[in-house]
Amino acid sequence: MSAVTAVGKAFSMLEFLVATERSATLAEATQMTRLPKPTAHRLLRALQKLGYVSRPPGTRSYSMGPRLARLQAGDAHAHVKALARPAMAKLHQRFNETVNLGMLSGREVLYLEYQATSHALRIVLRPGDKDPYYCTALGRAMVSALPLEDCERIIEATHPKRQTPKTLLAKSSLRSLLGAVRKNGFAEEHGESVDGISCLAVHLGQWGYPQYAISLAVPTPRLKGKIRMQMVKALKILASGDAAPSGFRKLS
Amino acid sequence: MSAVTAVGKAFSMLEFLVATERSATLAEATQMTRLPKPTAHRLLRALQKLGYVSRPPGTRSYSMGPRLARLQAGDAHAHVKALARPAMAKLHQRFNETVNLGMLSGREVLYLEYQATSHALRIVLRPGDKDPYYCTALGRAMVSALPLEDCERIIEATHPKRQTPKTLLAKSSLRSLLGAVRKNGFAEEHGESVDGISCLAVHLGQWGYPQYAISLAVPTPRLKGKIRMQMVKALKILASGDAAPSGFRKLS
DNA sequence: AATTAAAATTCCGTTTGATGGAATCCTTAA
DNA sequence: TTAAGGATTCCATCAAACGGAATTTTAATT
Repeated sequence: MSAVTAVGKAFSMLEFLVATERSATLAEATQMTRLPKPTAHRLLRALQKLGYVSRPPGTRSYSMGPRLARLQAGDAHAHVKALARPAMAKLHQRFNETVNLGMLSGREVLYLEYQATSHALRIVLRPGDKDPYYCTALGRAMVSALPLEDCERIIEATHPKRQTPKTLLAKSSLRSLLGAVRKNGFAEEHGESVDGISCLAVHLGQWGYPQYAISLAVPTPRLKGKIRMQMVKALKILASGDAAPSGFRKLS
Repeated sequence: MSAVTAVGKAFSMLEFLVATERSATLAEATQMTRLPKPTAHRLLRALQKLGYVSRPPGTRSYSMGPRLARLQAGDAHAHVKALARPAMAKLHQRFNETVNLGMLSGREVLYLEYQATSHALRIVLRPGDKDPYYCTALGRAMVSALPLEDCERIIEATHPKRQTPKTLLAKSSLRSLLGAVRKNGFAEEHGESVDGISCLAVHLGQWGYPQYAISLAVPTPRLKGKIRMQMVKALKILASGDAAPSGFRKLS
């Protein structure tokens, strides 16, 4: 087996720094990455020399470095992200729930970006994570947007695994479920992917990007009363492209 | 000296993959990174296991992996980039010259993003690269946007180094030069940073981001006749925020 | 189907870089 | 001044990275 453990540690360190707003001290980094102090220190200095971390002048802390920009240059989804960001922000502001942008990658949902609720109880799916399509609202929204024959082919090739007690396992229910999604114009899922979390999602086919979708992820207890229908409505408006264009805002 | 060489190699590999459109074969990666074949191979597999590179199904090639998104999530400048991108694209289309977005980081210009001309003769500054402020149009545009006392403090602390035969070295000329930039509303520079390259730049203070600037980088021979004034005018319009808003476009 | 050349992958003995506990050195606060 | 809590350096140990060479796989050609 290949090892390259230093590389893995370096990336953990980098991801920790990126996830941390502003900068972190060596002690924090040591604690969060669970690396021994000298190891963390050596790693940070090495990354600094490479330009991937920098040290805000004056402080003795570490933060992400400018060279990370080089890794961002090739982001294939930058366009969609930029496009979706204002709409996601709107949803986020209105409901204060976690908003996810995902795409269909093979038969999996790939999470691209999120805006998290400020509630203490929340779900955080990190960009780069993946989930099966069949137990997520995002996945269902995107698969249902595919041409019927593709959709059917995917269903046939699916062998659902139980993720939570509620995960649907029968192909027949999956098939009818996707039909309903197509008819209703939105997808939903209640605790099938993560216990206690419900999701509502719409794909962005109207924007020209059927393989992308946006979802609201809500702890099931908070999704009661009229809220659900309000969310569905907001998502459908968003997907239709009728949301007020929010290009250049007044900036000063 | 700390070593951590494997980490450096891993990043070279990753940067190569990111810079390459689509995917690359092991042979290409080996050649471009100048690593021995087994080393490159081991590295790619390790990065794959970590999720930073992926292998397009069917092919036997490598490309950037989904986990890179995690490193992009914390991009502090994403907002400005997204904002500037349409304006940059416009400039790029009109003049077919390289357009740069940069920010002031201490006393240096940090390049964030670029759109390259299609001409064979071009200058490419990679995101993450840095240059001193005093010999670049970007730097001069941004420094001149600072409050006068800050500006003067920076000038005093500057000890210009000769980058090309044309680099200005006297503080007095630098001071009057920045004054002119402030008066004219744009900065320029001819072969002082890279021999044979001229730049025109404006800061984005009107957009609410005075520490960011956009420049056109043109091989000096191509900057003749009326072109220069047309470019200056286009940049000033852009900076004023009067450029036609280009928010949500029709997306089919 | 057989042949072969090119490319990818694995092998494995060598060596180097990574490791982390302990000691030392700064900083900051009292 | 002193103390306390980080940050940094040391260094003996050892595992991990190294890369030339051998092997296997793939794809093209006859």
